Amino acid sequence: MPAATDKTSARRPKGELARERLKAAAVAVLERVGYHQLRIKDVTAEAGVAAGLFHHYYSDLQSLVEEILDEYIAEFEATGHIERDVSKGDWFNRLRSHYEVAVCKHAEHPGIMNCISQFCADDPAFRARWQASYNRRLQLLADVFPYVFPHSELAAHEVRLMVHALSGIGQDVLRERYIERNPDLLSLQLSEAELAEWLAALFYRGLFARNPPQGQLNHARKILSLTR
Amino acid sequence: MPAATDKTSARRPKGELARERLKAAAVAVLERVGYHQLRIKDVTAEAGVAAGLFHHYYSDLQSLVEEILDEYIAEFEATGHIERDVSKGDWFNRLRSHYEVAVCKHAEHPGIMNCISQFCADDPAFRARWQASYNRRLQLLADVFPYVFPHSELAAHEVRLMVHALSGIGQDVLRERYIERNPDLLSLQLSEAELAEWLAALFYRGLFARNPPQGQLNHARKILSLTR
DNA sequence: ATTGATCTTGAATCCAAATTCAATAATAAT
DNA sequence: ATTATTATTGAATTTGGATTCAAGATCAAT
Repeated sequence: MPAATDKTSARRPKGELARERLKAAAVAVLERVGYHQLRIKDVTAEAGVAAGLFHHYYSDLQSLVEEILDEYIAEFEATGHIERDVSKGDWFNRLRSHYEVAVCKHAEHPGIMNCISQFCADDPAFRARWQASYNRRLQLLADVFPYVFPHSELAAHEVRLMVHALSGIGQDVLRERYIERNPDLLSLQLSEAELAEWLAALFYRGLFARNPPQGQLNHARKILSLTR
Repeated sequence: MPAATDKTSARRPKGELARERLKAAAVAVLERVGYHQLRIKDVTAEAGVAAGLFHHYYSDLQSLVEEILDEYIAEFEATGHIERDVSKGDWFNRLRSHYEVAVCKHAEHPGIMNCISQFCADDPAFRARWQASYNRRLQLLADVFPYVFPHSELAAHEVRLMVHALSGIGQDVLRERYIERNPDLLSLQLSEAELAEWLAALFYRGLFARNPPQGQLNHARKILSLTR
């Protein structure tokens, strides 16, 4: 009897393969029709197997999607360590590298990024994990706050509010551009690096109340003209 | 024969009343269990009527929810004209008043604000309307950009990108605090006015690359200590 | 080459929820 | 008071899809 959620439900190479094919098929269908339209029979059809096989490997759609998203998040976190390239006090490039990851993820897998937020709404446990992952990244910035602003009068939770609020910069833009494909945002033909730089520059201004160092701007130099 | 989507399906005061009661019931259930868990029988039960009556007034749940959200958005837009209180060049208070509306809406009706974003995912036509409403508000700021920054070198679509990106400030915070009730953000006991001021101050910094005028800060004065 | 396990199929079944509808009650019009 | 219209009920039906399962195919082991 198959305890379908259990990974060991595939006990042979062939089984493992089928499992993977189901997963890949689900990703494909996900990108095509979105999470809310995802149906088991679509996944099995895409994978070229009988409908019944699904339940041999997964108990339900949720557990399959959960597995997909968890793997994606893990990959996301690994990429997150691009920060290591950045020299210690170089805040602008640190922000930029974070945004580069975010932009790339949206560009590569808009369907999955969208799925993450939709799945969060249905599965509190997953939501907690995703949020924890997000918080870990925010905390990287919150932790160094005292060094960045020696004269800061903010309490720890005020720092978190601030970082959290600023982190919203660009979230909606990324969703609109890559997920919803809003023509308004597609019209300006920015490369991913350019977009990341714009967003990093805005974050920098919000964080430091000044412009980023001119020398580090490659694409968004125009933003320096916004002062009075 | 009832063309149920048609508003005239209620042809007597009593009918109109029942319609309204269904709508109110749906809002209540929505706030309680969320859009994805919303069921017709829950709505009718909440309204204290038979299940079948639902289809006398609405063709399906979507059209009921759509009606609720459209009305809410209309109300939202009306409130948006708080701007009129603000004197011409007073950018900080203009931002603040926008944030006050946003914060209040989230505080009053977290379930509906959440529903809006979920409904957008399922109904492209509604999504277009919501986005148009959102864009109208963004455009208020984009339109005055040339006056705010006479030396701006940005093209119109770059201005829109910038305004759009900055408008993300706080969106996630509002969702986390009022919709998800994230303890991390509930722990700091900010009033709605205080939160709005913090967010406005951050937006102001991103927009102008400087701090808001000290005299206009009532609650978030600490933010001035963040400079180097 | 026989055995027992795993893999695969697809039709049959189940299920939750939407939807219909015939019957009854309330209301307005004359 | 009669009639026509609208409002309301709730049991019966339909729907869309998940889930089960008996039966056959494949495979590894001995």
